Amino acid sequence: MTTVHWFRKGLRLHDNPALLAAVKEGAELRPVFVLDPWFVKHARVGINRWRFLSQALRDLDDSLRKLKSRLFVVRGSPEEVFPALFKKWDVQKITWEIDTEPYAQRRDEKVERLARESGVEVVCRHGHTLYRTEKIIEANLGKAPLTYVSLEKVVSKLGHPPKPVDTLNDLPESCHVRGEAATDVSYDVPSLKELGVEESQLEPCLYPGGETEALARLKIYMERKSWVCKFEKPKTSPTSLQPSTTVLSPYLKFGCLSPRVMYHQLIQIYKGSAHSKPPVSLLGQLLWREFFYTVGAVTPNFDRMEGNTVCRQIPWVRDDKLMDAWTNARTGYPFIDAIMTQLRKEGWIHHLSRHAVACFLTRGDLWQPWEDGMKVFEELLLDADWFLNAGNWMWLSASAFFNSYFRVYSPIAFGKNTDKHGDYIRKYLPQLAKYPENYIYEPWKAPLATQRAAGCIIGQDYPRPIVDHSIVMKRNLDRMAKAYKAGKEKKASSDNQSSPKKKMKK
DNA sequence: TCTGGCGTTGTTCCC
DNA sequence: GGGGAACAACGCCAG
Repeated sequence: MTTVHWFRKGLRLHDNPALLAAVKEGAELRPVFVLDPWFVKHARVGINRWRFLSQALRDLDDSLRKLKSRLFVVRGSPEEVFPALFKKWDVQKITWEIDTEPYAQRRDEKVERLARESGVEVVCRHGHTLYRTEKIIEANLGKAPLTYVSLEKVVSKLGHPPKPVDTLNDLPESCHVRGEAATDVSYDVPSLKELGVEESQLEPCLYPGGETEALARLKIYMERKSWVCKFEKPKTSPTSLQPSTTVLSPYLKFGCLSPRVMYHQLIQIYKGSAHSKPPVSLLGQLLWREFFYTVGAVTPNFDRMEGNTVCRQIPWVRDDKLMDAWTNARTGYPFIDAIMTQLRKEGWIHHLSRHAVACFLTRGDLWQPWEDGMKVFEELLLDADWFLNAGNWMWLSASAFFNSYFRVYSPIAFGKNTDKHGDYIRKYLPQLAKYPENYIYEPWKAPLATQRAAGCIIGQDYPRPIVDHSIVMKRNLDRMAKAYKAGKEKKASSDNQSSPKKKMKK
């Protein structure tokens, strides 16, 4: 008799309630990760995130082997894999951490049904967010909080989230993996090649995946107590050559780090000291995560404009050329192109950099649908998280949550706030490195002699700007005003229809 | 039921 | 260079 713990997110041994539930009765434990070859081929996962995942799996496998267990990476789709495993391993029980993403919900429903059909008990535990999403919705009278303020209020009613559970530090002998299974290489962690990653295309690894790395990184930052207490997100710099924030997001995304562990460490550090507060504090960042997880869970079509009940309908105009230029760092705006280069190379960019390029792609300059930008982020970001990615793209495109659409980031001025000399641009766009400070953000304005002296002719060695920011920004403000007005009128007419009383009054 | 205040992170111009 | 206004503004919530 065996118990399977199915790892998906939650790639950790600390604060993992579902994993603890798997070892409770002392049956042999089979920790499983399912690698679907179809997914490997078709998913929007770039090489950096595949590398991160493979490192996280290897770390998990190493940790499990120290406990006389191992990770079984099983190839196939979950629906095919599990019925076979249930039989082959004489499985009695399967446990997993709840995943609220719509695709995961559908997947888990199917596996749960298959498990029932095989007489296998299914045990699900919560652990990916601070609170159980449904508890927040319940406390907010059945609705998702649509503003950060309302989320904060609901959460304060609930009190602190539960304390982390014990780390799986040792396994009773009965749980050890025995026999041939312990050394069966067909279940080994996949190589990069198996994940379709051409190693020669990889840049040096700045953020290695895995729980060990996550906890080490958390420790380093939590030891900087005064920095933690002073942390205010909007005051951190997007142009810093070393990250000015913690870069714990990829670890939270994969569940290499438990948000509750981070939360309770922050509470301890804050105790007795003056400290920054949500929404700008580090704790506030965890609450933002919670916010998008909560709204996203009860909003249909959260990752699309159409049929999305919180998303304003805006008539974006798809243009492959503009989209392509943005995606491949060829907009001709060095600040934008530098950010997109950092994203592709390193898999992580500062939050405000995300603002700058997302605004530029959508309402600010290129008028492209936010969904298209979201898909590029989904591929390239190590921390690409379904709820946060969709939520933030709606925010930045002023489609939901945020409506001051006239606050447009300038692709020229914004970077100068924290980087007058343009060191950030010089790092990521070395072809522009020799430009003088007064032209680095607008190289097309440099006289030809200056361009020659810098060894980079605009229109030849670096593109001309694809749009004129000052012109398209004004046109887009006008388009936004029209879209807002149309939305308002549509809402008014549907309100009248749904509530005749109001109509009579008017 | 109405009203006024406010919201994580803009820019430019003017004094 | 610091501060304030203009740009034009939705939806929630306390009072």
